[in-house]
Amino acid sequence: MTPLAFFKCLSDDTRLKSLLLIVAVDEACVCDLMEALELDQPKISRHLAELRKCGIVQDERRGKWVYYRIHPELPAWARDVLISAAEHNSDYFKPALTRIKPLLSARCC
Amino acid sequence: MTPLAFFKCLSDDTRLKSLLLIVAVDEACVCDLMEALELDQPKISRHLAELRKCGIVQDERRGKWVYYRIHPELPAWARDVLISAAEHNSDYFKPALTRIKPLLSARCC
DNA sequence: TTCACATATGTGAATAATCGAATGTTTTGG
DNA sequence: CCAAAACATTCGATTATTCACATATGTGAA
Repeated sequence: MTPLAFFKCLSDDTRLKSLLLIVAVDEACVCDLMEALELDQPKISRHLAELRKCGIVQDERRGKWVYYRIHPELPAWARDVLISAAEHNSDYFKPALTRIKPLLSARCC
Repeated sequence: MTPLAFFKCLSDDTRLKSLLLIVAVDEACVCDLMEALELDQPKISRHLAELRKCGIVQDERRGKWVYYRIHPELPAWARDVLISAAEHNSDYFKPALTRIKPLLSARCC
């Protein structure tokens, strides 16, 4: 993965917020992200597909749901960028994080 | 500076390579980058202007030349992203780095 | 002041990224 | 098997970025 391809993936609001949320909560399914970001399903899905194709996230189907997490083989420097961005920009995705947390506790979509 | 704006600046080949070069050599003028990246002057200049407007680089005119460096007030997390990206992706901008180094030793444009 | 050099910017055309709406796929439950 | 839920993908239209070319600005030397 070139650094250019990596940063291009981070240069869209939906993708960046999705990634920071996933970093913050470890894993999330499409419906979690839909509610957190208040966006429709195809939009979330399309952007996650891009992140998947780039190798930034990994998907795992469990029943009807597909869970996304940071790809375990993502280069360490890139993973660190995501973690650091999440740590130092909580304002940017705090509202979304607030909306996603109750969903994870209840673990129902 | 929002993380989105920051990453958008890194999502173009010319801007990203310019930044990584500047990180590697501390400061560079437009003509250094022109030769290193083998691009025409307006293209370099325009992308540097964008980086300047975002607060990622600082410009300093010295005589006829304008030198660019990483902005001293760039948030630490963002600076670290640049440094880390440069450290772990030398292949990406090595050819450009090879071309820029002799220019800096001779310090003539 | 005039010229040459270094850099910056304005403008419309070309290119790329994103979107909305519709449709396709996979899985579970009945 | 059928229907519904969750997710993925296709496609044309819109919007955002980038480009090439021309021109403008700033500087030092003559």
